[in-house]
Amino acid sequence: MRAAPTILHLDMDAFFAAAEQAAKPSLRGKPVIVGGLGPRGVVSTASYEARRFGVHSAMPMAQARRLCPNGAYLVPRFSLYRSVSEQVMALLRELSPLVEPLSLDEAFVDLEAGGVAFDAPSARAAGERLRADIREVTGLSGSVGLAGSKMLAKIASEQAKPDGLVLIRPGTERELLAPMPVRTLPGVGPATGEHLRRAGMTTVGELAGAGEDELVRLLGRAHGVALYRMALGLDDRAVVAERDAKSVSVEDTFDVDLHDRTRIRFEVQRLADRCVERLRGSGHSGRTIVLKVRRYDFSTLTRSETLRGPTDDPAVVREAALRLLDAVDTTGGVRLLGVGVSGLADYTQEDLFAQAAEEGRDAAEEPREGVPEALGGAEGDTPAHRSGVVAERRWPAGSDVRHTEYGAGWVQGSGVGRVTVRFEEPGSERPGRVRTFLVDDPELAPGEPLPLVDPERAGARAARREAAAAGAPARDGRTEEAAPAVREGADRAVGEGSSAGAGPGAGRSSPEGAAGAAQASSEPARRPKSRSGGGGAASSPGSATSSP
DNA sequence: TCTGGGGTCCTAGTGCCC
DNA sequence: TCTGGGGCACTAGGACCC
Repeated sequence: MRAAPTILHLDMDAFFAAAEQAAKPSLRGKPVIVGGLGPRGVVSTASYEARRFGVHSAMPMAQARRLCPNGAYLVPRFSLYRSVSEQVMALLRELSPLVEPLSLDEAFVDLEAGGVAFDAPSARAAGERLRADIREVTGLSGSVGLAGSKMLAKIASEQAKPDGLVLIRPGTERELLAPMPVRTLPGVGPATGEHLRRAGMTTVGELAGAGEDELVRLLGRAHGVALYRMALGLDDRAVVAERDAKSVSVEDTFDVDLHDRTRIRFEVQRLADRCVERLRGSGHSGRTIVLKVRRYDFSTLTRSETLRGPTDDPAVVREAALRLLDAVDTTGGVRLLGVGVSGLADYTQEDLFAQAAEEGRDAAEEPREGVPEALGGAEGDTPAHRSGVVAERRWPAGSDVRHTEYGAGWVQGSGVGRVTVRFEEPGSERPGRVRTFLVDDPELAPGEPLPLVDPERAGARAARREAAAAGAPARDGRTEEAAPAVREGADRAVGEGSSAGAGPGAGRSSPEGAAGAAQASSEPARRPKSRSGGGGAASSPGSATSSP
């Protein structure tokens, strides 16, 4: 806990949806929902316009469509989000070397370590400047929380949403936290919240009043102690720039439950291969293989096996995963399968050979079991990402395309052999024109995401920075335009806002991390993405629609 | 047409070794 | 020789986060 509010938490506002709105002028001001579009998809991020209809993250997509039938429904485009995220993280690193990314859209920054803030006014100035820079470079808005600890900075940024800045002055935290619901504290989810409610505790103040012993009795040692400290506003966790991954995993939910054992075995092997691909991409090998099975009734079980040494051999992981599967009863059907590797070690060739020899097999060359007939056939339960099974080209809603005559655009919807494209770019002044093509139109090809902001603008900013660094205006937030939505007198006002966060979208606070978070952390950005079989890009059945 | 995907951390039970 | 306890590794599941 610091004497000055020099820990900053940045949370981009409705990140995925906002990026889509920036990229697609026709969607600005309209409800946009990003997530899985299959029958079992859920919402990753909803724009603030969509939240007014009650749509929020983690909601089943079918429910979202009922609540907001006229929204634009798009699949996530992680390559775009990653590139915007890199721009934002670069701005954060201009403030301090101590930047701790939590996901694509969220990070902590230690302003003191960067020498840009030492008290409340300088921290506020840095936060305001950051928000202005983010808007200039990416065209998007982010909310900033400033406090003397990570926990409080995060709570502050939550209060600041959307598009604001809140600073919590050290010394006021207990009073501030007391009236807040227990769910405000990190680590208190639905289960713990309910547990506490049954024990008569609904506010943070009541937690603090209950005492450490009582919380330990209710929640166990680690959780109880941690929660009690948080209720008092105590949090000594440092901002950590580098974190080692502990596990790598992949999983698939199937559109229709799988029953055929041969098919299930095939999918497990496929997942094992994908997992190893990710594992190698991160430069690791691992010792414990984990199989995850979610059954037809949503019950989930995991089985794991620890090898004698770490491996990144796909054949070894496949074999282990299949052994684990042998011990699982799948009668009744399986809706999800997953394969993971934990107990990670830095990759070494020796590990690979040692393990392969141990298993006494011709490791990597061993072929997988044959593709069952059911694949793409009778059961029709193709996971969203699979490609190559169906010959027809797929055009996921929201994806970028390029037409030889009309230029860049994005897929508005597709079905019955046709794809509808809106031709517009991030800089377009008005919504672009819509045209429909046959799905196999040779003039239409997948495109790359375009920058949300004219690169020249970002370049101009860099030049200004350099000029400033050369001696001109000092790093003083007041020299730059203050962000319009900065909460006036927020230092004081936060405590009054015990009901803050309520509103049409009151759901999970920062929904937009979703799959992207993990994807980014386990897949190095610099690694070439190309891989045979085209199994990488997320896509969804072409039946997806959007109606901006 | 209810409930994704990729993670982390914690707890509890069990078996083994000393 | 038997027993108990501590420490550790492993396994499985749950809660939580983004």
